[in-house]
Amino acid sequence: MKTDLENNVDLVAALLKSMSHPVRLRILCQLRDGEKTAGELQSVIKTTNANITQHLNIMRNQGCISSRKEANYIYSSISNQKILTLINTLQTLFCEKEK
Amino acid sequence: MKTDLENNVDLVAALLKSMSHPVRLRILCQLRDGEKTAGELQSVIKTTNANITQHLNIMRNQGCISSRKEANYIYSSISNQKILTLINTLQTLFCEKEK
DNA sequence: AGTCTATTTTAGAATTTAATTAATTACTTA
DNA sequence: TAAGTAATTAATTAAATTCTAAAATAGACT
Repeated sequence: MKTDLENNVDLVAALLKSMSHPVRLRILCQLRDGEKTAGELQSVIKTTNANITQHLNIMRNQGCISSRKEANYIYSSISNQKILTLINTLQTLFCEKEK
Repeated sequence: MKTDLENNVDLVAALLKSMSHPVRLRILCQLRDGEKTAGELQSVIKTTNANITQHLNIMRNQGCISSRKEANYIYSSISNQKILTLINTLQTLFCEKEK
């Protein structure tokens, strides 16, 4: 059974908002392949590591991203299948290209 | 053929951003059933009509929403199937409820 | 302990966003 | 043409977001 999206707009809007920043969407794209450290993300996404951490925090607080610590590396990953499905849907819908 | 989402993050992030406000997501939900006037939207979404118009403008500028004028009513509607599919995906993913 | 590396946290300024109110436009109808 | 309705635009203010730079934390290594 489903509840209407209308009953959950606040939650869903907050979730979308946490994903709708170029740096954050870039991070999510990177994490599709599996967990990465802030340093690995920074090597691909050109901004400061402080900035990467801040954006990771926003998504962590929203529940998009999980972290685990190992030595002095912190590995971040997409926290659940739903987020991954959403990202894949975005790609299918908006990145289709004619050959 | 697909291009990677990574090549389109700026565009997709901007699109998501235009949808990730509670009032705007509420408007999109309402428009799933078909076009509505600002007045009709206002009767369901409790805010001023100026505010409704402003949010409609944001989505219109982003290409989510189209408008047509008839007499002194302006009917707004979801501009394309992709947006509708995305909204339905959000509902399926995040509004599923156990019976 | 001291140093190095990886990361996070904090504080600040600059920018953007959002809501409110008032004024304006466009159309209809008496 | 004047009044009424629907919607938009503009201006203001308040609030939230973002980036930068500096300081702080945590673990690894010597």
